[in-house]
Amino acid sequence: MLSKMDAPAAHPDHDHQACIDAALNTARELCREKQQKLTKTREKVLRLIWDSHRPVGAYTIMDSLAEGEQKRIAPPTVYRALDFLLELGLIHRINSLNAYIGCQDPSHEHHCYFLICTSCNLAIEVDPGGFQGAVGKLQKNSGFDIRQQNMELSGMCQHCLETAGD
Amino acid sequence: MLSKMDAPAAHPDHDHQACIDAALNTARELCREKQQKLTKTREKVLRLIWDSHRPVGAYTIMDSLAEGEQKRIAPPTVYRALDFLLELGLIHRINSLNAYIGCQDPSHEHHCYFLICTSCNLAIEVDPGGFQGAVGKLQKNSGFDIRQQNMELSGMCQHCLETAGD
DNA sequence: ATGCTTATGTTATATTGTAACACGATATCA
DNA sequence: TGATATCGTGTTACAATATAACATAAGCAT
Ligand SMILES: [Zn+2]
Ligand SMILES: [Zn+2]
Ligand SMILES: [Zn+2]
Ligand SMILES: [Zn+2]
Repeated sequence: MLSKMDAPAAHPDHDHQACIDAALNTARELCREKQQKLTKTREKVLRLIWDSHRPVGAYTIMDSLAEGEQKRIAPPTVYRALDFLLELGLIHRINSLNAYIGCQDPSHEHHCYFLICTSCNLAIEVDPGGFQGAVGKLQKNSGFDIRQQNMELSGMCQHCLETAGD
Repeated sequence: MLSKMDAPAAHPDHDHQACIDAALNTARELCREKQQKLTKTREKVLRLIWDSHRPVGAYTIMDSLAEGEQKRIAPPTVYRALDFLLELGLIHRINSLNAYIGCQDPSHEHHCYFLICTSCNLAIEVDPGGFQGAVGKLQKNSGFDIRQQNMELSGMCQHCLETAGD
């Protein structure tokens, strides 16, 4: 979560190998807890998603899985892996991009709050905390029972703002 | 906006004809202002979208347009009308549903904040005001220049909660 | 009328996601 | 050990959503 850190989680020169390792460890632990299996396919998909901090589409994942292999894997296999990972909260779906991105912390209340750069596609998961007051009010005033929160804030990331003229 | 009203905008027995009339008037006025044309196709699409307070898919709109006509209209025509209406802020796209819904007030800062009932598909646009503090903080802390805000809160609407056992 | 611009028609295709059923691996139990 | 139950994957076909590219028509300006 951005708010807990000095620098954005996906700062251009952070130690991304650490992100990957942490994500894989979290996944293994969560699967043990929930008595689920992190199969070879599921792990490969999770690794590919964690290849960057940019949301990645299902068909891109398929293509990556095909590299260096004889047989292409078919869509259902990828979507099953994605569904599995979504179910466990290990990844999020970014609806505005039809794409998937790793979740740093599946243990939290599984909201989906992201900053998304329209220039470089960077997506940073942010702390939903600051929004819960407003959500609560809304729930009270509307009579809605809110079960899922999804917020996608698009714009330009700091890095792109600095490197672009605009 | 819900917060400005006594009852939710889409209360089961509100005067929906008034919603439609208001929407069409707003559209006509906005087109005049912006020197754009509300053509027959565009108006038909807007009317179909305002047929309810539930998001409606592009292909459903196509089907509705086809009713009672000889020729089916092809996808591009519908999508062009949708793009036009989106551009003017007369409708919103609900990304989690791949569907479109009318906007009550295109004049406002054109955020997209919705409560969506997973049971009856009702979608109610809500006032983004209460969220702007948190958004501002996020912007400051992250260095992001946030240009578009999209929030989709899913759950059960009051009506569905009352009529269902759950 | 002539051209200019904008909107629509038309055909084909891209992209994203599922249904349905077959096969194989692994676990459990007799 | 073999029956069998469960789960994950393979395979084929298809559904649903959206766009590219080019042709035609309608409105407007000279
Ligand atoms: Zn990283
Ligand atoms: Zn960027
Ligand atoms: Zn209404
Ligand atoms: Zn409902």
